[in-house]
Parts: sequence; C-alpha cells; structure tokens
Amino acid sequence: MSESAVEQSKLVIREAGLRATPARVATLELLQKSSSPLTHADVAEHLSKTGVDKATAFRALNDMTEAGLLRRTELGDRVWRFELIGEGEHEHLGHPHFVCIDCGQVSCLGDIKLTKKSLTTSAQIGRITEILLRGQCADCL
Amino acid sequence: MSESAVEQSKLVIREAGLRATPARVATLELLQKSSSPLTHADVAEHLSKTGVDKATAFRALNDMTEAGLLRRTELGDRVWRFELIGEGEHEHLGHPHFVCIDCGQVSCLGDIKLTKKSLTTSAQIGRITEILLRGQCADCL
DNA sequence: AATTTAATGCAAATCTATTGCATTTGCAAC
DNA sequence: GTTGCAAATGCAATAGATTTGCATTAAATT
Repeated sequence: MSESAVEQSKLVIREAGLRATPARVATLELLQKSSSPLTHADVAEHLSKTGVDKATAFRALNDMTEAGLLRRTELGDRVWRFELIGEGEHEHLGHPHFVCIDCGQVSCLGDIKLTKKSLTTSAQIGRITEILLRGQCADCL
Repeated sequence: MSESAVEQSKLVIREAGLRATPARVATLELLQKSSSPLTHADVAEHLSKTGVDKATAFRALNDMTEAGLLRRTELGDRVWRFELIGEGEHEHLGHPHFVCIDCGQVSCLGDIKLTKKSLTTSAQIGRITEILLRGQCADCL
C-alpha cells in the first residue's frame, strides 16, 4: 500500500512540473495525513529525522505551493501554514477558514456566504477570492 | 485647533494609564489621520523624522494596543497593522478588512455581513469577531 | 552510463519584531 | 518651581521565521 502511495505521490509531483525528490514526497505524504494545515516548522522537524535540511523543507513547501499542489495561508500568528489543495478546488479560490484566536485551531468552512448587499459593496472594492473568519471556537467560549 | 488636538490626545493617552510622551502623541495623531491601518514600519518611518527610534515606535504601538487604544491585526502578510479603536467599537470587535493580494492595499469595510444561513453555520463553530476578505482590488484587476 | 539541469546542504543574510540596559523624562508630590 | 522616581527612550544586540548564494549532489532524459 505505502509503496503505491509513494509512487502516486511521485506522479503528482512530476505532473506539477517538479522532480520527485524524497523531501517532496515525504512532505506531500505528511500533508496528506494531516487534517489541518501544517507550518514550515512542523514539516521541517518531521523531515529532519531523515536528515533533510530545513531550507530544503522550506523550498519543498514553497515550490509545491508555486506549482499549485499546496495552499499557503497565514492565520494571524505570523507563521505560514500549508495544506493540500483538494481535487476539485481552485488554486486561489479555496474554502473559507475559521481560526480560533485563543487555541489557534483552524476549521475549513464550506458554505459561508456574504449578503447580496455586501457582495455589491465588495464588488466596488475588487474581486474577493478568500474569506477568513476569526474568533473563538466553541471549545474556547 | 492642532493645539487642542494634541492636548486631547494627551488626555486620551493618560486616561489609558500611560504617560503622554511625544512619540505616543505623534503616533496617535498619525493613526487618527489615516483611513486604513498602518504598519509599524509606516509609523516608525514617520516618527524617525523627529528623531524617534524605531524601537520606541514599536513600543508606543504595542503599549497603546495593550492599553486598549489601538487594535492590532495581521492581514496575511506577516506584518502587524495598527488602527485606532473607534469610539463605539469594541476592543476585539472591529470592522471587516479587505486586503489586495497583489498590491497589498488595505481597506476598511463597514457594512459587510454574512447571510443568515452562514451566521447559523458559523455560530456552531464559535463566535466570530473578525472578518477578513482577500482578493484583488479594483486597481489591480 | 553519460548529460543536463533542477534540487540540496550549509551558512550567511533578510526581514519583522523584541529586549537588555544605561540614560532621560513625564508628572505627581512637595 | 524643584525634586524623586517609576516609566519611557535610545542604541545595540537578539530572536524567530523565512530566504538566498553557492558549491555539490542527484533526478530525469538520452
């Protein structure tokens, strides 16, 4: 199973126009297993176990983000987080996120929408591609 | 007029429990004049004209934020931005912001609202205190 | 297996922000 | 007004996240 999973990951990486290096494969697998976005540090620490340099981990994440495999977001704590872009998702048109300002927990939201009036107002400002909500999650209230 | 404005600022600062130093007064006045949140760098650059150190500018912003005069937000580019907390506004319940992902311009929005359905959904997640919209501004489209 | 060119490791550099410490200053009490 | 002292400042050093230069290594192609 893990054998074919690795091959599958390699394919995905090559399809994005990048070489399928061990660092990138491991990064992709790690993000696949994770249910929430991971930081540079998270990934770097994991990869360091197999002797991969942190700069390489950073580059793996940035390169794969640029190649359209990952999405990079900043949730208010000055740290980048990365998540796999789902099959049907657009590169820059992801789902809304909710971030708890107390515990840092991140939730992916599906059906959050603005009122028509708000859409009209925002259309004058520009084109909205991302909605981020911050507040306190149910556990922290 | 500017004389009394300075006195007014001093009063506000003292009421917050801080000493009314030139750096703080100048910071407050600058933020009062600005229509969108300013970065520490913006403020530091402005204050440096009168010989104020950047560390002092940082401390002025952080201290006044802690004292409840300013709101500090992070809009996705790993840079803190500061804005005056309006008269009727809650400390942690500000207005929505829009950030252009191309030019970085930040706009303050007033009347952006979520649909009722979205509010119901989000209420299950927790209490929303901040809405951040990202996209491309009219100039960058 | 040889070739080409992207990727890596390592260290140094950036960028934003913070902090230690000696010195200065606001401001409240005299 | 002068004094006293905690609070604020300047300057330099530091911290933390991320990036970059460059020589070396290793994918992918032939």
